[in-house]
Amino acid sequence: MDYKKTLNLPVTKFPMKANLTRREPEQLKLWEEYRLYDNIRNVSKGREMFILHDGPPYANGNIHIGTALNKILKDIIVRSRQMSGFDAVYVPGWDCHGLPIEHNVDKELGSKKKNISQTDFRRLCRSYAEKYINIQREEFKRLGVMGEWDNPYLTMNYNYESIIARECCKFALDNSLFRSKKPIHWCCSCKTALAEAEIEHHDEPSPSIFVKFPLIDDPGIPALKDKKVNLIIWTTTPWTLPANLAVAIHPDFVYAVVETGDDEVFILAKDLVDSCMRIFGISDFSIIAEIDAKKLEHKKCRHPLYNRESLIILAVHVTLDAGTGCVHTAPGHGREDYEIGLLYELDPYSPVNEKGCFTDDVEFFKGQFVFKANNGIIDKLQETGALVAQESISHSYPHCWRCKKPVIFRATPQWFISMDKTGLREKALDEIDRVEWIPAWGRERIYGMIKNRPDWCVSRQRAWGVPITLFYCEKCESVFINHETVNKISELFEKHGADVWFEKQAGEFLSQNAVCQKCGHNKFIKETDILDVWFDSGVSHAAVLEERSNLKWPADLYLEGSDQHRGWFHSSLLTAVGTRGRAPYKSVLTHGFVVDAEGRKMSKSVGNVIAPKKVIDRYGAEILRLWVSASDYRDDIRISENILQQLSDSYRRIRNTCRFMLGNLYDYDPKTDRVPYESMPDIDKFALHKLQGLIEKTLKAYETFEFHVIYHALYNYCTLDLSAFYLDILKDRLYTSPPQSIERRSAQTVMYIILDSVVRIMAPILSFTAEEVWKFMPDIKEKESSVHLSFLPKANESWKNEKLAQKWEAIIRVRGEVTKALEEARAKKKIGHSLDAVVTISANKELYEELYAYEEDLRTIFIISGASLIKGEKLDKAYKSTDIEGLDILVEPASSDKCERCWIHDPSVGLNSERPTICSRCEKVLEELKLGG
RNA sequence: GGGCCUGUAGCUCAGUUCGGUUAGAGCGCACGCCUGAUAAGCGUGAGGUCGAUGGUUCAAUUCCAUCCAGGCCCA
Repeated sequence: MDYKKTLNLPVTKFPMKANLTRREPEQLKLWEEYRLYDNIRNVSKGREMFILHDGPPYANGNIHIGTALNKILKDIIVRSRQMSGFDAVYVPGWDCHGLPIEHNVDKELGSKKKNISQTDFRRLCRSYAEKYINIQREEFKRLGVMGEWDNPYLTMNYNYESIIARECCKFALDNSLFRSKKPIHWCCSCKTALAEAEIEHHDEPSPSIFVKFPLIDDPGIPALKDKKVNLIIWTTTPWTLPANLAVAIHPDFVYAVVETGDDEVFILAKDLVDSCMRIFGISDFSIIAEIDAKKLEHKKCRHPLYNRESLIILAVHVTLDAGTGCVHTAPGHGREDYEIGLLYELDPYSPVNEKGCFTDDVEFFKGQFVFKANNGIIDKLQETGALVAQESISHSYPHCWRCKKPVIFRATPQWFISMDKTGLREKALDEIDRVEWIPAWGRERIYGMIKNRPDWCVSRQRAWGVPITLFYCEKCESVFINHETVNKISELFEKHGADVWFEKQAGEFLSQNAVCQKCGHNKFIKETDILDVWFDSGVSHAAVLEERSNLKWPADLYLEGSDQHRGWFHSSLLTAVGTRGRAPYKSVLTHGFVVDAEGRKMSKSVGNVIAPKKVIDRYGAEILRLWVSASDYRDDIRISENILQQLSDSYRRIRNTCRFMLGNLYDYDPKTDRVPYESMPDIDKFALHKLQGLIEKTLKAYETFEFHVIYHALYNYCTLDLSAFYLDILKDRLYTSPPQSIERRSAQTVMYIILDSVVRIMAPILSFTAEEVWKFMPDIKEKESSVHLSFLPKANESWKNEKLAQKWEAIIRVRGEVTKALEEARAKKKIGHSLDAVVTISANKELYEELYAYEEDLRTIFIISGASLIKGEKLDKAYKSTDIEGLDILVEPASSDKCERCWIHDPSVGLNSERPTICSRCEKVLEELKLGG
């Protein structure tokens, strides 16, 4: 007879092979048809809200691995908060305006660009953004990210555009917004001001020149009488010399007066004399005096090219790293130059036009492109004898992020939001301390940035964006805006979008009797600059959180990469504090960047980029989700083929563990077969105790967003607690007992409870697989149609039993020693399978008493054919435990025959003449089965 | 150059808060068992001068300093 047929072996259609790349899209389709997201909303009505407000990715290009990381993290959080009992609405968004899209539309248009109207151009930008929104939306959905994909927020929606304009006007109405000339990064090729975020630094070859600035005033040193005294400056931007207004020296440095032959002397920082003279090729020199820098302040030099004075000023940004310690200062062409210029009341003089060419103001070089003018200027300096030395160097220089060309500093009229006029900086700093920053160092990071940042330049001279909806007086240039006009603009934008600003005349927005407050004039100029896109996304709290009835302000959480301390967290904070006095978020979570196996950043040029699509096509989105969960995202996180392969392996392990439990639940009905806790054997109670530990640990980790803790806990639970221990031991009971026996039903009850908990715990992370398992689980009345409609498990206090657990932990330790002893016997070819062995365990008194209570069960627990326990005797030839004192383990091959049914070697085998190959235990079961049917 | 952060086995993570016995886990690897979770399952074992160097200390992976490597942001 084939006794195998009398066993209860696992049966399941749940496939061992995940086939994620095929099955995931099918699952997504089912969820969509079933309208899962809407169903979740319906059942969550009235629950407390948890709002993670999405930072909008830019609507350009395909998503990259960093975007995937970000969106998956958000999804895990939203799903886990939802399953914790919140109503966790997720409204994804896109950032739609801005230079990159303009550039790409430009590129597509090519030469046709010249004949196109601004309105048509903006229309093309809009449809370009739409195209990529659709592409990215599909990519995000494919990752398993759940949200309001049918109704995302777009910064180019008419309603959104109208709110951008409204929020911008709020700054104007309280006088925070002002117009001022200030040097800003300027791209001569794009003809636009650039924000900090639009600048990249690359190495660039530059001329490096040393120039004499003859001192006009008497320095008051007798030795210098009748000498030609020159301050020597160093610059790598000769083209800024025409705009020179000052020479800066450090107040604490000592300056040397160096005689170089004939009647000429140089003044430069004492510490730099030797290195400079080497560059100048002057070997015959002597220091004839030293000057305290402070004595030179306010003295004047003559400009080396023009009949003009240049003031000597003191500045701490002067360094000894390079140059001469005397710094050429052009307040219209440099950030620090401008700042120090303010103190000395110097003009931000900037005689350069928008194309980067000198204006007519500039004698000798007018009309020349500044970078091309460098050589001419050097020649001219040579000609006038002002040039001391000339080299070429390569150094880090700012470049435009789009066209990659070097940029210049140029003073132009721009719109600024003042950081200090209305106390924005101070209020923002206060608010930072009311926000929870995760990790905590995020606070230091953004605090430092807000503390030190200059006024926010919000204007751009471009086409694709929301205009700064302000007017200024045709006559006196003072700003004109009032509530009535703001409302009118808002209404029009709401109806027609921001395009209407460019299509209508100024008068159409203003009332007939509008009059300049300052000069009484009644004609106004409409500003045509557009807003920095950081302002667009920065007001999402107003345009999304406040506008949608299913959201709330402030958000519970913002979650982005750590670059957003300067980006979106920053602009959101400023717009919210400036208009509402509060931060728009209660907490801010940041993640690191995705780097390669060596910890280096990904870049196309290095060729170490891993695209999410590649991972999905090869492994499935589930593996990418598992990767996100397995990594500690607070630091940079690595991805590589090796890492993905490893995750793939652990995924299979988790999957198979679920599959095994499903297979053993094929005939289990939780309604009728559930065994009460009190009737369970201790090992089952212990299994339930261990499960409570897992639940507590993972719930806490979800609470604190430490998903890698969940991954490790879940994975170790599956391999160690379940696969290698509980489930392995359970096999005998599950397979050989009568199907409806209490011992088998007890095991099934526990497995059902475990599987139910495990599947809920994994649902926020392994969303596809959890749903797949959920569908294969035995149905019960209360069971939701999707795991994502259910809740995370709750720890059951009454199943926690610390005392019992301690006993079992001791048994597990002994078990570890037994397996070592078995392995030793196996190596000596005494046994093969552990069931071939019988074991004698000799333990000291203490351990003996602990084990004694379970003497009958040791055989099962160790998965061997027999275990006998003796107290304190030394066993010859036994395995001596090194880890547990007084423990000897003697392994011997079982002498009895092996039961053909349960594979256990038992003396009862052969006693029954009808079934000579069967043990008495199985004999009983077979009898029972016969009676049953 | 400045601000913020990171560096524990081949990989993913623990541990270090308040310094103190042989620094843990799993994967991977090697070897073995099983063939009733089977393109599965079980077991044993080998892997770490805790980025480097100095300092404080009876004692440092843990505290301090410097350096090196890497990341983000800025210059």
